[in-house]
Amino acid sequence: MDEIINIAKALSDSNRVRTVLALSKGELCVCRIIELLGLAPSTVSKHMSVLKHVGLVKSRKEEKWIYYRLPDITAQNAKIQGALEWVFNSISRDEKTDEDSENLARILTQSPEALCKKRVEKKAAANKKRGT
Amino acid sequence: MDEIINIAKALSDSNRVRTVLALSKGELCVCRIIELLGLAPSTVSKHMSVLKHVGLVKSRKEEKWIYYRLPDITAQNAKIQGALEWVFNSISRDEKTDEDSENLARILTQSPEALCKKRVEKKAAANKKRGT
DNA sequence: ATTATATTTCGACGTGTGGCGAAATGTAGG
DNA sequence: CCTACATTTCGCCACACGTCGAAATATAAT
Repeated sequence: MDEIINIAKALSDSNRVRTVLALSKGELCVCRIIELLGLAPSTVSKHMSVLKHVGLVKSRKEEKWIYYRLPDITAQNAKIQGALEWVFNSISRDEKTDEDSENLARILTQSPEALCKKRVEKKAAANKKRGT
Repeated sequence: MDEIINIAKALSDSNRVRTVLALSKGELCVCRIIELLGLAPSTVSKHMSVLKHVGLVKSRKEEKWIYYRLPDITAQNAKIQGALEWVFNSISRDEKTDEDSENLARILTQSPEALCKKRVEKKAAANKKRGT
């Protein structure tokens, strides 16, 4: 009973659902998720931590980057699979999902290096402006 | 997208899930739900309001009492049906669900009148004791 | 070794949510 | 009409949660 409630809790935030939806098309480096959601890295990290704790995503580390993906189908994670199926079957396309799809396509054309660099520069520019 | 998130939000509270589970066995008067959950009437009312707003339950008024039930299956509420199926298929029996089943059986042997009366008396006794 | 960079953890802040009691609302019976 | 009673609404409190920036951690490069 607690497990299903924790899964529901994890799925009751739009940024996390958007992430799960994005991951349904393949694994993603954190910096791509940051770019997709437009949130602070620390915020995205916390969201991923929530998703990972309930088992809705898995992660793998490769060099400097950490990649998140949906879990493989096994006999052990039937509840997770059921939840993901529910989401994918129930979600209806709307402006937000369409926009995410487009953005994701654009983001996938850029390398993680380029994305991270761009983000740091943007942040630096914003800080400079703020200091004026 | 918002709809599914609101449904997930509604299902991310154990008292609401317990209520949905109880309603899967038939409609219930509010006073029975109050007795099952062991919460204040105002709290239960708020929970039912949340469930009703997203369409997970319907209500009907008969004389003094209000009865809640799960919605009928129609073409319009596919998302709701999907969510309910997910819950019923994914939930696993544990101490809490077993206890609820037993309590519900016991509660159903008593009339709404008796239940409400008992609750009022209990509350009065508690207040008296507190005043000592 | 030191620096740069990707991600996470920590600490703080505002907002949302579950809980209660008291008051309001609606309905049945004297 | 007035009282009794079932339920809801309102106001409040404690606490959980999403968000950020800063500091910590881990890995690659110089």
